[in-house]
Amino acid sequence: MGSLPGAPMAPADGPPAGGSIGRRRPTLRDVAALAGVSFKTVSRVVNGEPGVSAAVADRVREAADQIGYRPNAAATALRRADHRTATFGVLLEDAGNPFFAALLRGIEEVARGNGVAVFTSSTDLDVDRERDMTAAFAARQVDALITAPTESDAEHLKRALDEGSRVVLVDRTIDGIDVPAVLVDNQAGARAGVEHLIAQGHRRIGYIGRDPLIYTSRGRYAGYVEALTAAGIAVDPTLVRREGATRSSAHLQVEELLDLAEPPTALFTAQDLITMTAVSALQRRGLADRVALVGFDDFELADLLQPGVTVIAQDPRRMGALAAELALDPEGSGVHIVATRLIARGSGEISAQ
Amino acid sequence: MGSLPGAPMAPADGPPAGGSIGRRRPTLRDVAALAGVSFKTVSRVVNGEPGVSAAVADRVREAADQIGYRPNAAATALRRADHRTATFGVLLEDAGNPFFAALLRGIEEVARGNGVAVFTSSTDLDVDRERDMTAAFAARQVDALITAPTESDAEHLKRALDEGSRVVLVDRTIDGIDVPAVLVDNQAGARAGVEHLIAQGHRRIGYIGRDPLIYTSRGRYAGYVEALTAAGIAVDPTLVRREGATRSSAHLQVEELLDLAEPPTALFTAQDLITMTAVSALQRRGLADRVALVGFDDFELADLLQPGVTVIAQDPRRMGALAAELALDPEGSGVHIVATRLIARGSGEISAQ
DNA sequence: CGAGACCTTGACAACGTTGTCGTGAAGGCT
DNA sequence: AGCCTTCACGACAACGTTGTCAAGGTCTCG
Repeated sequence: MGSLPGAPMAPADGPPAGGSIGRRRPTLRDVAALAGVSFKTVSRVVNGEPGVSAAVADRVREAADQIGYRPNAAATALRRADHRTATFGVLLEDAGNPFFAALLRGIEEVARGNGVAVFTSSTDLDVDRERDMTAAFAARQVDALITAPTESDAEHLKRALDEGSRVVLVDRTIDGIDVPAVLVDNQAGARAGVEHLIAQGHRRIGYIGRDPLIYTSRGRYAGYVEALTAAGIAVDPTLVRREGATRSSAHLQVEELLDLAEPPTALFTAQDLITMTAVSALQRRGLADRVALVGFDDFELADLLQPGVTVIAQDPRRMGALAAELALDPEGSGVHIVATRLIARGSGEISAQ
Repeated sequence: MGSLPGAPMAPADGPPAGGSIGRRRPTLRDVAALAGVSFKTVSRVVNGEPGVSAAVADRVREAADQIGYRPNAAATALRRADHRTATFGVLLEDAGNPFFAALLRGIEEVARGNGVAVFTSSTDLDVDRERDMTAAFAARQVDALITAPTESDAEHLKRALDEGSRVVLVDRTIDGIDVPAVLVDNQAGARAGVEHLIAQGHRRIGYIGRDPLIYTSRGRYAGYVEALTAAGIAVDPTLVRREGATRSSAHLQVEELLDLAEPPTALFTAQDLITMTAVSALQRRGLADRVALVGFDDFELADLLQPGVTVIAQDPRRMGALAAELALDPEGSGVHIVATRLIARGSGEISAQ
C-alpha cells in the first residue's frame, strides 16, 4: 500500500542526541563526517580491520557511538564477497511440539552465541509450504538452512545449496544429497523400548505410529519388528497401526486395538503426541494400570501421570545445538547420532497378565 | 557478543582448488541478457509493474524460469524507498514454553500467509540478551518487532521504532512507548480463578507466582488480592510466594507453604510451569486430592492428571495471530485484550475441609 | 642519506536492485 | 499534416557497504 517512507509521526530525536537530525539511519558516511575521516576508515574500525591508528580508531568509535551508528545488514550482505548474512533458516515440522520447540532452543542458543539470527517456520508436513519457506529463506541468503525434511525430494535443498547456503538435516534425513545430519538411532531406540516390554512378559504388543512416509516413523517401526523377531514373536498386522498422524486419529486407533477380540497387553507408541493420546484412551477405559505402555519421546509431566509413562527419551536440545554447530562450521560434515535412553516410570513395567 | 559484520577471524575462504563454490546466483542482468531486454524491464516484470507489453513479459518470465532467477533480498532491501524487508523479529521469553511456542505458531501462521519471514529468539528474561537481539533484528531491518518485553526500560524499543521498524507488544506491556499491544486481562483472570476457590469454601489460599518485575505477574497477583478483598478475606503474607522464577525454586515454595503450621487449603499458581511444579509437590505428598489448585495458563495433559487441573486458560495462538496482524497493518494500534476462560477439571473443585 | 618496506589513509568501483527520467514510436485529435 | 499524449522500454544514478588499489608518510637498514 503505502510506498513512500511513512510520514514522520513523531520528531523523535535520535537515540543518543546530536549528529544527524533526520530520522534517516546514520551511515558510515555520517560517522566519517563527524570524525573527520573517510568513510572507508570508519568501515575498517567498525569491522576491526587492521590499518587504523589507535587515535583515529578511538575518534571514530566515539563518533559512531554519539550518533548511534549501526551497520546496515542489507548493504553488508550485498557487498561482502562471501555473501554471509549471519543468518540461519530453521524449518521444522511444528515449533509448537515440545520436541521441536526444544530443538529450536538448542539451535537458538548456539546461533546467538555466534551472532547469528534465526528464521523459523513450521511446515506441518506440508510439502508445498516446505518448498515455499526454503525458497523464502534462500532468497534471504541464509548462511545455513537447518531442516527436518518432510519427504524424499531433495531438489529444493539442492537448490539452496547451489545458491550458497549450507544445509544441515536434523531429526530426519533424505536421499540424494550429501550434507551433514544430526539423527537419532530410531530403530535401536524403538527396539530397546519393545524389548523392555517383552522382558515384562508381553507378547501381544500393539504398535501405533505415524505415516511410514516420515523418516523417523520407518526406523521406529523397524525397531519394533526387529525386537519382536529377535524374541521369536511373529508380527501381528492387526496390532499395527501406522496412520496416527493427528491426535484424533491416534485416539481412534488406540480404541480399535483395545476393542480387538484379543487385545494387546502392551502398547508401543512411536511419538509424543500419540503417547499422550494413548494415555488418555487408556485412562478413559480404566486400563492405565493394566495395559503396559512405552512411548518414543519424553514429555513434560510424563512422571506425574498415574502410572508414570516409560519413554525412550531423546535429547532435542542437544540435537539442535549440534546441528547449529555443524551449520556454523564450513568443514562440518557427516551423520551424527545422538543417543536415546529408556526412562522407566511405571507404565512400561506393568507385566503381562 | 558476535555482531553481524566483522567476523573475528577471516578464515581464508575455500582454496580456489576447492571448486565447489556454488555457481553465481543469476541476477536481473542474466535474465535480461537471455530475454534480450534491459535489466530494468526484467525488474518491472518481476515486480508486476505496468509498462511492459504482454509479449515481452512472457519472454522475460520464461527466461527467468529457465535460469532459475530469484530476487536478491539484500539488494531489494537496500534499494527500496520504504526499506521493507518482509521480515518480522519475534522476541519472547522462551520458545520452549508451551505458551510462547503456541504464540509463536500464531505469529508464524499469519506471517507466512503474507510472505513474511520470521526471526525468533528467546530472552530467558535476560535484559542484555533482549537488547542484543533487538539490536540484531533492527540491524536486519525487520518490518516489525513483536516482543514480550522483560522490563520497564523502553529505550531499545524506541530506537527500533526510530530506525523504522514497527513494534508490537504481546503478553506484556511497558510504559513510555506508544505502540499496539495484545494482552490478557491478567487481573480479571486471576480474580476469577481465586473466586472459584473461594466459592468452594476456601479462605486460606496460597499464592505462588513469579517476580513482580514481570508484567503478567503483577496483574495476576492484583487479581488474587482483589478476589480475597472482595470476599472479606485478609491477605496473609505468609501464604504468598512471589519468587517462583525457576522450577526448582517454585518447588521449594510449594513445600514451604505446605509445611506451615496452618497450611493453605488451596493454591493459586500464577503460571504453567509453577502449576506443574505444584502438582508434582502435591502428588509427592499425597495431597493432590485434598489441597485445591487453580493455575493460570492451560497446558497439555492437564486433563489427564489425577485430579484434572483446573486452569485459567489463555489463547496464545490467537494472541500471536492478532499481534502479527497488528504488525502487518501500518494503521494497527491500540491495546487488544484477549479473553481468558476458566476450565474446571477437578483440582479447583476440591472443597475446603 | 637514499632505497625500499611498511604503515595509515583515502578514492573509487563494485554488489543487485529500485526510482527517476529520457527517448523513440505509436496513436489520437484538430 | 502537425502536435500532443500515451506507451514501452532503456540509461543511469543511488542505496550503504566491502574489496582493491594507490598515495603519501614514516621507519629501517645499508
